[in-house]
Amino acid sequence: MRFDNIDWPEAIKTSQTNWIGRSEGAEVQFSVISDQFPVASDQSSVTSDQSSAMTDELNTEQRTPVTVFTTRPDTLWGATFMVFSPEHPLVEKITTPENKSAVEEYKAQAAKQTDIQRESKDKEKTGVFTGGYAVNPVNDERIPIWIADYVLMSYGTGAIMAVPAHDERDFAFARKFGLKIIPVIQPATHHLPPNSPNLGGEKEGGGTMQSAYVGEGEMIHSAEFNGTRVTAEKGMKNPSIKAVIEWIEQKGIGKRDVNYRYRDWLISRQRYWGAPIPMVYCETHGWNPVPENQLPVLLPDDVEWKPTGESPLKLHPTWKHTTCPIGGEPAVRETDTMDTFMCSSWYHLRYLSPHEDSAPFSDDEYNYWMPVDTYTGGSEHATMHLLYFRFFHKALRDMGIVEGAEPVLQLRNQGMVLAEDHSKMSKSKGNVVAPDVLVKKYGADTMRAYLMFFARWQQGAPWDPQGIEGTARWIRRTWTLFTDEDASPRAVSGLPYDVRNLRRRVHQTLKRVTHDFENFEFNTIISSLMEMLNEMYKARDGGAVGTPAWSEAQEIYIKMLAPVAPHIAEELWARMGKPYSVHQQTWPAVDESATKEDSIELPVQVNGKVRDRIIVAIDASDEEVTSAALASENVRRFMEGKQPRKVIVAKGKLVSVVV
RNA sequence: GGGGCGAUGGCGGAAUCGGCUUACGCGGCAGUCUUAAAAACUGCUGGUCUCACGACCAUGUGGGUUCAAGUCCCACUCGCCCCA
Repeated sequence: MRFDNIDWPEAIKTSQTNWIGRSEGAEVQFSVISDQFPVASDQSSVTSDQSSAMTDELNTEQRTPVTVFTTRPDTLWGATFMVFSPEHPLVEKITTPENKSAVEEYKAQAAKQTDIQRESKDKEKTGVFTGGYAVNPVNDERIPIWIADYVLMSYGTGAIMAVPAHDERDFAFARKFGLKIIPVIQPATHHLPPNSPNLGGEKEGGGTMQSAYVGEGEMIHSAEFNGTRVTAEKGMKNPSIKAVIEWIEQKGIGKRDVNYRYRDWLISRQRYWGAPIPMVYCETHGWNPVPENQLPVLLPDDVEWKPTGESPLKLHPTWKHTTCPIGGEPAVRETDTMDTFMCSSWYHLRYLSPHEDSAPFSDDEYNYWMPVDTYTGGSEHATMHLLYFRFFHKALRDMGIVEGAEPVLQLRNQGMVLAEDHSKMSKSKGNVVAPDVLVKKYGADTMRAYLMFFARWQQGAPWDPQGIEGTARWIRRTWTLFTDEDASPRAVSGLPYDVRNLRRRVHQTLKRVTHDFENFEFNTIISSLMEMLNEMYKARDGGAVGTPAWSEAQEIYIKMLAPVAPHIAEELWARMGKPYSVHQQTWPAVDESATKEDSIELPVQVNGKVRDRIIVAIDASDEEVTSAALASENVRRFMEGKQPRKVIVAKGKLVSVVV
């Protein structure tokens, strides 16, 4: 899983990476001792391509090879038993007569559970001994073979070597059934934290362990590898793993391997909604694709939904009946349809040119639009849709149909608006808030603005039906200011209003709003606009109407409002006598010099507590700030006559006096 | 089971680089206007103690680093979402 040059949330990258489940390690050939049961021919072998290492000349026992995948070949000397999945084909062969009934019973029980239940960490470990033994290829030790449901046929080879000293699950299993534990990795230092296992003892030191040791250290009890450094890294980057893999490859008992967690994607569905699968079946010629000139196969639009459990397509009286494309005999169509993920994997391409009927999309449109700049959606699509979507793109690229490594450059996930009781809105629960009712009462602009304002977009929140009043009030106040300005300028209070304050606020707001749009922080955009509107009211009452700064403020405000409340922004824009449309204007530029403050209020701390605030010029030197701080009466009071040991001036932030 | 997100006033949230906790809004309280109400407008609104000035305490819990922690580190608790 690579995410080069794309800006996607870390959470999605992690999900996809884990979903693929790439693990680096080795395949190692163990052998099952088969002198106690009649050796069948090579059908009993899970792997058929390794026979070289299987014949031990010093031993006349019959041996059957069995391959295991391990991410920790460096712990091979600590493998004290093997565990097979209950479904493993060799289980029947190795089970001794006296263990037969227990094994059969266990297999039946395991079959009733799902893989998820079986892998659960919290679950009590279960398993039974088969009576059979295997040989560990690195030291020729005979080790017992158990079956347990925590080993799945669908992962790796369905058989594992168990290293109880260094794997939590194997440890729990060994403790429960009294199996041998041999530590083969020891922490490099003997300064062990109080609760860590004691690995310093002799060969049977595992007896004192309280849990598996999965940390760094050095190899022990591992013949020529003793002393090899074990790091926390995975795969070939770990010196101990690298050394052992090279050795087993040389000895011919295993090889480097990468394992993935495979998951099938069954694309057919027994339902109506989905793209038809264009296949036809006839008695004589079997399954055949619908010829290209008969595509697309269209769904009938007169199906009936009945509670029969059958697909409506299957029940349709005529749709499925057709003729065989090969011989013209009566034939039937496939009545399953495709999973809708099939269509959502490439819909962005079709949307480029929906009327193009000679190709999936037009190259000109592709070159203009693709890749998609920004894609927003819910994080629930992290592993399915968004993986299929990328996979389709890469497959199409390899087929020469599209270009570029990725379909989408930037991905952002929105949160979910929950019901008032914090539960998920659902039609069946009847707790859905219908937007059209609110749109009717407050208007679409207010509704849209409130959705932006009432919660963090990336996070979502429970719906608050009361809060919309505040947004409605703000929209009304905006309307009033822009339409009433000449009618009633308020009395000027005392000092004349300095329009520099207005310009400062305008450009500070613009800077922030620009930043927030780019970062999907919509709630603070509304807050900033509310604050700016309040400043505009103040400026109006102070007599700023008619100045260039006032016109600038109006224009910038409406441009910022346009994406938030598009209808009202357009209307006010038109009333200002500006050319249609506000939505086609360029985004205004920040005047940095206008954003600067002249003076600034700094809190002064004494021993970490704020004791006073001082006002200093924005460009005051540290010395000036320090003397102003120390001159403060409150500050002196809390210094209790002591000399300052240290004065820290965090420029533009605060002053901290330590006594 | 796996993955992720989060916890800040009565509520939603703000705090951009470790620097004034609580911006903005809701709700509440008081007032202006009104016969009255609504709307609009103005002011107040974290907690405890205090007549007051003010002091102390507060960002889920417990530790740590720092002149300074909502923010960084360690260990927990709780809640939610997604996948299976």
